[in-house]
Amino acid sequence: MPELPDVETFRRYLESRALGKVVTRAEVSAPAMVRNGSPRRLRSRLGGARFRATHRHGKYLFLECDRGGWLLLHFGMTGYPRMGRRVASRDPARFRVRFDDGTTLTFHDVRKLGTIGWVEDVQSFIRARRLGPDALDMPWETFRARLGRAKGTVKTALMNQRAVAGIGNVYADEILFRAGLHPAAKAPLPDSTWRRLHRALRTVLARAIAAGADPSRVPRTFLLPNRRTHGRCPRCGRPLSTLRLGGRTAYYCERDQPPRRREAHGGVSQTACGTRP
DNA sequence: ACGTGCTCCTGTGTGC
DNA sequence: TGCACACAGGAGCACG
Repeated sequence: MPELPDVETFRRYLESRALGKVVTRAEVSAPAMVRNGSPRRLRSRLGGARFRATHRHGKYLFLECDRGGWLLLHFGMTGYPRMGRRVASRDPARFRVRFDDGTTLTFHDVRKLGTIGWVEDVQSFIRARRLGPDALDMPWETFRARLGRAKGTVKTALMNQRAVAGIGNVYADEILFRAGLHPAAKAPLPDSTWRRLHRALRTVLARAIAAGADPSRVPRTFLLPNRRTHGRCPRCGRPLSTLRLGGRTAYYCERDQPPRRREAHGGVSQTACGTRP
């Protein structure tokens, strides 16, 4: 589920492997995934061009062409890029860029929830989509300005791409876990709590990126590898609880993330931290 | 203006 | 054991 750390990992991967080579051909196998522009436009703009830079904003990845304009990649739920001579993947290719040195950039996405596109200007795209500032290395002042007046649950606020870009379901849970805050906690929150969330956000994103967003490589204190049925809290070892919030499943530890106020949130699952202290 | 729920899509894992 | 179906969830949208 590509969120900011995953997409940043993709960016670094392509930055080191896809720049400077001449594109001989671009092939679109899933035309429905092209949302910005058209397959035809992608082919014509990419043919003969070279990628000269990468950029990421939130969960969006951009590759700049030396003739101007940017290839836009969004990975949805199951998307990922691969560079290689042979296309060795069990997942079907949805989009492919062939280079003059025989290598290929392939966009895999089983569920086709990702998107491919062409943008003339990255900042215009961000403005048009009304995306908030990127969550990575976000200063406290920006964080407070964007979220300080949020309403509703904190988790929803963190996941709102128009407030802060890059956080999805998995890392919202991770941040809340690190901050020791219940996912159904309701804004407004005291500044001290937003501070805690901000620090957690910075630490979580930095460490996830350092681990290449690989669940098997993130710190042991992370919730990420434990978010599954019968998963346990890495801190206290109790079974994790789940909660349905805005159609998404929140994983959390009832002991380490107590609700700060008594609030009427429904549907705490029975897999809850069962054993007592 | 905000929250909720549906839609897209398909493989996996749960539960009867 | 086998099959059906809920679930996974990013984003955009309609609706209340």
